[in-house]
Amino acid sequence: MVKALDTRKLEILKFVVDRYIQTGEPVGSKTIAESLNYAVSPATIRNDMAALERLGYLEQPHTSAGRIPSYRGYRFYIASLMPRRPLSEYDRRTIEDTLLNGDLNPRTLIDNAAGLLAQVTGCATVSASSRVDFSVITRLDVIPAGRRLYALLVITSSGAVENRVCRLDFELSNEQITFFVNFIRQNLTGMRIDELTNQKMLELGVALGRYGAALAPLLYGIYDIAGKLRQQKLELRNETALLAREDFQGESVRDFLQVRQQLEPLLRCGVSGIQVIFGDESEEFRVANSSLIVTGYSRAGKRAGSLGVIGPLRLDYSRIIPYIEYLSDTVSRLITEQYDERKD
Amino acid sequence: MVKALDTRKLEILKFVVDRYIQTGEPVGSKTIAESLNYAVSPATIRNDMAALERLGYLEQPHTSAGRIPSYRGYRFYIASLMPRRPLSEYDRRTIEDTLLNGDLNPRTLIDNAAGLLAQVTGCATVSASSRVDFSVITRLDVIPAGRRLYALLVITSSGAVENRVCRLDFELSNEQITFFVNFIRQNLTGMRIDELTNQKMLELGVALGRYGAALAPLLYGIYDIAGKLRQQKLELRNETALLAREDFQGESVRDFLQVRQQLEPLLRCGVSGIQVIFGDESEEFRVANSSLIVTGYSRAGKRAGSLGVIGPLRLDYSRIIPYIEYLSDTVSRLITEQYDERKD
DNA sequence: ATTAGCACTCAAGAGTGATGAGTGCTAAGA
DNA sequence: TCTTAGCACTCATCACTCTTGAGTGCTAAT
Repeated sequence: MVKALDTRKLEILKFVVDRYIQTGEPVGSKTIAESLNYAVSPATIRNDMAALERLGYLEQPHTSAGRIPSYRGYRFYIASLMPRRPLSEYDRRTIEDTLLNGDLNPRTLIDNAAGLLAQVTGCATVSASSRVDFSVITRLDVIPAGRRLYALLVITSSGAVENRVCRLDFELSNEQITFFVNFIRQNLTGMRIDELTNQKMLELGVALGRYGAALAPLLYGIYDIAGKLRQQKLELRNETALLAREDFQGESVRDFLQVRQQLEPLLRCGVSGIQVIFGDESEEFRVANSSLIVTGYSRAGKRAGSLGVIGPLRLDYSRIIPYIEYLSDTVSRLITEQYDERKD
Repeated sequence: MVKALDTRKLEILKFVVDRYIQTGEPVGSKTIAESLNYAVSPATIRNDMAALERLGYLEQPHTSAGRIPSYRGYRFYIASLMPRRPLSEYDRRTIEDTLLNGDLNPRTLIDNAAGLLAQVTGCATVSASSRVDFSVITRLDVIPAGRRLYALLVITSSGAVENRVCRLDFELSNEQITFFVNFIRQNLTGMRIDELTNQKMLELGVALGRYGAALAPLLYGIYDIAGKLRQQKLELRNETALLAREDFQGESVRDFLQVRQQLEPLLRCGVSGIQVIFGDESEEFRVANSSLIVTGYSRAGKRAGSLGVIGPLRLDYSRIIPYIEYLSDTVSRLITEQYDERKD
């Protein structure tokens, strides 16, 4: 008995995957023989392909068609056969500069990274910030922003800055603002954002005594900001770009409409390193003919969210994966560097 | 010669549009006769339909099919035949409360309105803020937000609050921050955001002398915020919901990919009142089988942006139009009320 | 002005046969 | 033992035809 996967079989498998990703057509023995400069005849290749099919790496759409990669084939390709090309120094520099020149608020940062990824890959991208965020409030402010309008500003130890504009039924004097700001600073600074419950805000309202009711919109505003910070944010971008691909029609499009709900649990469970999920294979991500490539990013070693691409099965994995890796690494590095652990 | 459009012809036209919107199938004479309880025979209706076709209100996909509305037919329907149902008190109340409880930053406000509209109509929505915004800067601040991280805060007279996080190569002392904040407040407060040019920021950099280079990221950050405020923001939402509609396939989807570029000029030119544009009819909005319903909203009588829906041609106009009207009116009212004209 | 009757049109769907790409198998050759 | 030529076989695709049925326009009668 020969070795199950000799060099030629590997070469054939790699060729089939590469070619199929490129053209979308099943690949036949004749084409392969040609590409190998007829080192062996099509018949030989047919034997090898039959073997690869028995092993589960290839499949046949119907009897008289060429072979296409199976999920297992794709997996093997990505793990072992795919050319590994790290990004050029120029690409790395460009990505890093773009991110550093943008808003460094962590949520915006990952959004920008996802935007770059979408631009570079032409696929839909998904970015998620983790739900478990133990950052604490480091700064609170209330700033007049118009007639009866007040901007609330909340800053957390992870560098997140959120503002929100609330309306009161009357104008506050400067003294009243100072009083309220001191009050909430005293009560909330240093508190973890998951401790800012509805209950807590009600207590503060009561503690404010006769001002409580009138200032309720501001307390609610703070609660709302905390909610925004606490919430796992899941952002899909460039969804429509998928539609331009001819291998993403009909069924796939319908499936894609529900993708948002499906992604939530999937992105929560954090696996490190690149993870590839195929749309028909898994329970959690059901989009016909498509694949999800995600990886996590982290702050000071703790998982902070996910970044990835949703594209057709026939994806130029070897080009896209390095981008995902570099972007998530860069985001991790930046949010870790700027993390203010002293205040934790 | 009889009156071109007698009551029965109007009734027939209305029925055809209603029915076609509902089912998407061409409507034949027999169906219409049935709906009229056979007051007249199908043959009579055929004569009327032929007349309506001659007048340009109906058309026939092919000889042996029923009639469908032409663009002119839709227009006439929207203008004169459509049932006009104003929103219920409950709906109005819910919309207003939802908006008032949210972030009242004008850009967020219109985003929230567009979100509600998308939710209620199940269509894609478009919201745009106008490019010409003569608001002035009323407040500037710099707040430490993490290690070497500084949040910039800009508030304008229209109630817009924007923040952005920048990174410096070193930490600033409290004195340095105060110095810089005073400096930019002196130089920029009261300035119109369209005056914050690159040139202006360079001048400030020079005026800062030996600190100029080190603080450049902050100046750039302010410039960037001004750019964000100045820019006409065009937001599409719920784009994927369109895909679920069976009358929105193939061609329409391809067209939709370019819709963004097409919309920019279209939303700039401000017409008051509801405007309906059909996808195959106009030069500016080319999406097969779809219609764009937009209206403007304004601040203190001056146009501030647009809000609308992109949907299939077969849209439940009588349900959707009241929502668009009420939402844009409410946004106009809120941003006008909270407009701080004293600082202008 | 309305209507019954009738011939006409045409999209959609089902069935047919030709085409050709690609296969598996077998037996002979290296 | 691996490789290969030859050959019969399979099956998607395409063009074509035929049938069906919905809906029409026209005409003559009411």
